[in-house]
Amino acid sequence: MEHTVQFLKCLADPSRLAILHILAERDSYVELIAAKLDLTPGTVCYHLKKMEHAGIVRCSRTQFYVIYSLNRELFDRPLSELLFASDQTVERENVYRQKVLDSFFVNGRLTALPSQRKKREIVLEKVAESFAMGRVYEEKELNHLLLDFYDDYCTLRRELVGFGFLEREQERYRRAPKDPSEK
Amino acid sequence: MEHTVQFLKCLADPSRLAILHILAERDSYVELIAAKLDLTPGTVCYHLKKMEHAGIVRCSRTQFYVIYSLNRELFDRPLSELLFASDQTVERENVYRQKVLDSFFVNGRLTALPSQRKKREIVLEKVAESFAMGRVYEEKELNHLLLDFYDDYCTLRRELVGFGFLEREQERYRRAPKDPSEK
DNA sequence: AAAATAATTTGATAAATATCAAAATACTAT
DNA sequence: ATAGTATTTTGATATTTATCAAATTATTTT
Repeated sequence: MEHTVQFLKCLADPSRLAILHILAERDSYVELIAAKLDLTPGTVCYHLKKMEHAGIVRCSRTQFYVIYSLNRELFDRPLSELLFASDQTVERENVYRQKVLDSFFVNGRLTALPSQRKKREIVLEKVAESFAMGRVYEEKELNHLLLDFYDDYCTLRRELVGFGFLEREQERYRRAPKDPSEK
Repeated sequence: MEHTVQFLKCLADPSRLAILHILAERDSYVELIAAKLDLTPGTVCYHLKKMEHAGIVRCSRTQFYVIYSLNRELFDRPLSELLFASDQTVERENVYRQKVLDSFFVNGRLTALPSQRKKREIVLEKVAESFAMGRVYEEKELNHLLLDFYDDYCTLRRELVGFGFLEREQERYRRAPKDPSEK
């Protein structure tokens, strides 16, 4: 139950709610959020770390920036499940996710592509997070970057598009927005 | 948004969560809850009032006791609705409920039985709340009590049973438990 | 390697609030 | 009415925490 309280405390703050609203629109990073809300980067960071700790947001680095994003599955659950089913479900999923990542990534490189759909999705999402949100990647550049993760970059690219993590237009790629309305 | 924060702050406290767990099991009253949680009645009252204010619980008096109960519909909603649909839905429902009650009760007495099903349910629930939870009522006593609300106590009694607020066994009646598993 | 930039951490402070004991209210039963 | 019982309010206190400015750390680019 302690975990549930921590989770709820995270939500029960005007600044953090505002941050979540921003992240619900699109992934973002500390300084940008700080500017939008007229808060110090330090303060925003404090909030984000707190929420990351509670499993509400995740982050991944791209270029200079640490891109934060919502853990969207969380928000589809009914309140009763979060309050009374006491952590278990949520917690178990986070643990599972980490286990999958640990077993397929070694030093940031993929050892194989999971065949189970659920596992594959988790792994692909992780790879996708390494790409910047607004940016457009030429196919050549993309291939090069994917090669850092996995030798068979063609399969990897195809799957990323197939699972909806990347969008393709002619020879150019970009990260797909995680649109909540399309869930 | 201010209302959302208040609502979440209500949930984000160990003592209040514990109270909600108790109320999820069955309706209860201040002293009993205080005993179970090893808190002062004053403290428990403070929490309950706070939650009542936020629309999380409701209360009604019976005999010595003020019986508190969960506002169960609230907990079926997905978190996203509570956070991002920003109060509107919840708030609007509370306002609506109050409006219905105001228009059909005058000095605690029913002026008429609403014909709209939704309104009727709200009104009947309110009447049902005036009966104690564990107690058994003989038909005669029940009729007498219903007469305080409405002249046509027969219809009222029939509807209370029909909507599932009262349970009948031979000539005896009791309040039906609000079982969440039967929702 | 050095310079640039963003993120995080730290130390301090002011505001919010959970809790209790005790007093005040509200209601019931005799 | 009076006594009995439960609830609510009040005043005080200790804890928690959101926030900032400034210092530090982590990455990237040149």
